[in-house]
Amino acid sequence: MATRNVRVRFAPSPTGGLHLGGVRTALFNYLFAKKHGGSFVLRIEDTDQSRFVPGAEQYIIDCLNWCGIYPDEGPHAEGAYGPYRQSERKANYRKYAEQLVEKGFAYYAFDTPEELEKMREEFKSDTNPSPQYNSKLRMQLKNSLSLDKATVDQLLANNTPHVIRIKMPNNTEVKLNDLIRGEVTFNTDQVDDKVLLKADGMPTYHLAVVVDDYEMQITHAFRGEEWLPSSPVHVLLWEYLGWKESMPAWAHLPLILKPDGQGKLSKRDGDRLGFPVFAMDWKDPKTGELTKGFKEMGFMPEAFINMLALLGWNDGSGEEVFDLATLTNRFEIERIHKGGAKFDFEKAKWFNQEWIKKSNNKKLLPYVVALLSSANVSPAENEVLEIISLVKERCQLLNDFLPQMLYFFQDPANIDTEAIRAKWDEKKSSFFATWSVLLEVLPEWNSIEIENSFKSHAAAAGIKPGELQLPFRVMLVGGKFGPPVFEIAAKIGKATTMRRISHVLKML
RNA sequence: GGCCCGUUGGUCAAUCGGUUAAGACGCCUCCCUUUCACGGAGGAAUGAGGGGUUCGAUUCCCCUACGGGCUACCA
Repeated sequence: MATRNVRVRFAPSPTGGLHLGGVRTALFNYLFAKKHGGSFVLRIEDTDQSRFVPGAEQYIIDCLNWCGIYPDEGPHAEGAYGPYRQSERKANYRKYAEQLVEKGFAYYAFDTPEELEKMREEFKSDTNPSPQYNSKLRMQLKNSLSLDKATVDQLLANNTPHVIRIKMPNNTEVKLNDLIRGEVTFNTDQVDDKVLLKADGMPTYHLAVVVDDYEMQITHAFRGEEWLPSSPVHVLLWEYLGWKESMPAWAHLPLILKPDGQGKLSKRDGDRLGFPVFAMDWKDPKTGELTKGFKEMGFMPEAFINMLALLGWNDGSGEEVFDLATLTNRFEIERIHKGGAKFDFEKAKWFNQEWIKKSNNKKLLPYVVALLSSANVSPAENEVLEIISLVKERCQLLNDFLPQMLYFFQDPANIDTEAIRAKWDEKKSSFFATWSVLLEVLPEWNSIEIENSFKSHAAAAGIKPGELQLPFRVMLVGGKFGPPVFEIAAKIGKATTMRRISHVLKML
């Protein structure tokens, strides 16, 4: 086989948001292409006009870019490579479909949707609940194989609506060599005469992938496992069109499954179980429905793709935290799993936490600044950087930075007084009241001085310092969380510390 | 129903005929810390079932069971 530059494509259908399975397919395509110095191009499957959603194509590109994946551009009209939009290539597909009819590999079918419906009803039985338009039935239906030539010519001349269907051969084995699964064999009797060209002149996926992959010079085609059953149609098409030698290598990726029940992960599962299934927020312009994204929930793109790549693939080393470059380096298509993987949101969050810990404060800064400004706080950069190091290991999602940081800049709006009330007494109350006075005259305001003062005063009052630390914390941050209290006090300053103490003292 | 794909702990999974069957997430215990985390040390938990092949099967083959996908003028 002649060596060709590796070229893979991602073929999303712009009928809605991009869910996990889609992004992972894109990612695997991309990793493979880059590993082999090839290109990654886009092909947009937008021939189903009824389901097309405006804006979805751009959304898909935005998601990929967020993940750090940038599709390669290429000449379009010359037939080199993408991005291709099926809707723009209508005439092209018809040409090939007609060619197949001429060669006897396809035929015109004039059956109306109603007639097909009737046929299915008629032939339905217990042993065959869904009759197919296939070699057994096609001679009983209305097509250019069953009708005489004059009738067919007449129907065509009258512009009778028709489709072009592939003529599946009789009882023939079609073999497919899958990079992940090995050889898979199908018998043509089991697959129906798929529609290649619809009545509106648009191709179906089956014709479009083959034609586009050929013209885009695709060398490797990776797609979801749900395509496996129709792959014999594609293999046959490559052969019938005379392009057998150019057929890409196939790999059918395992599905991403629901965490709980069964079946593949769907948009609904996210709503139901409280996690995102799209990369970014997606608002359907038709319905106005909003689907939450990983980005908006506070995931770092690095963590997102890391988590996705490790769902159904691993390099065998036991290591799990990889950046895009390392992923590219270590990626091997043969190490992709055969079985579907259940999505685990807890593990996804763990990846994000690892990435937050791994990232330096500078990298985190823009995220945190954006978060703070959404709360109308815009402190100096170096101040934010200092606080980031104080709280970053307490954040699992980027959005966690807000509650972890806000009390450094604002008095807490909610004070969890319940947390201290049970063990609260007059002695403690007077401790804070008198300590306040001492704080006022503390010569130096740093965490060590504050802590020393706190402890010696506690000793003088006859209370264990430990019993006073939680109340102090709640006074400063509003709840039972955050970095060491004395560091917080040092950071927020004397006046703020004293103000918060007296405020909470009044509440108790 | 038919066809195809799959099946190692609750989840992600390593192993490519011989191991005390890794590791990670989650869970539990302890240490650190009188907050929440991070970190550290432990723990419970796995080869769907049945037949072969073999000196030896998680690993190879067959059957069964179970799970999934497809079965549209959707992709």
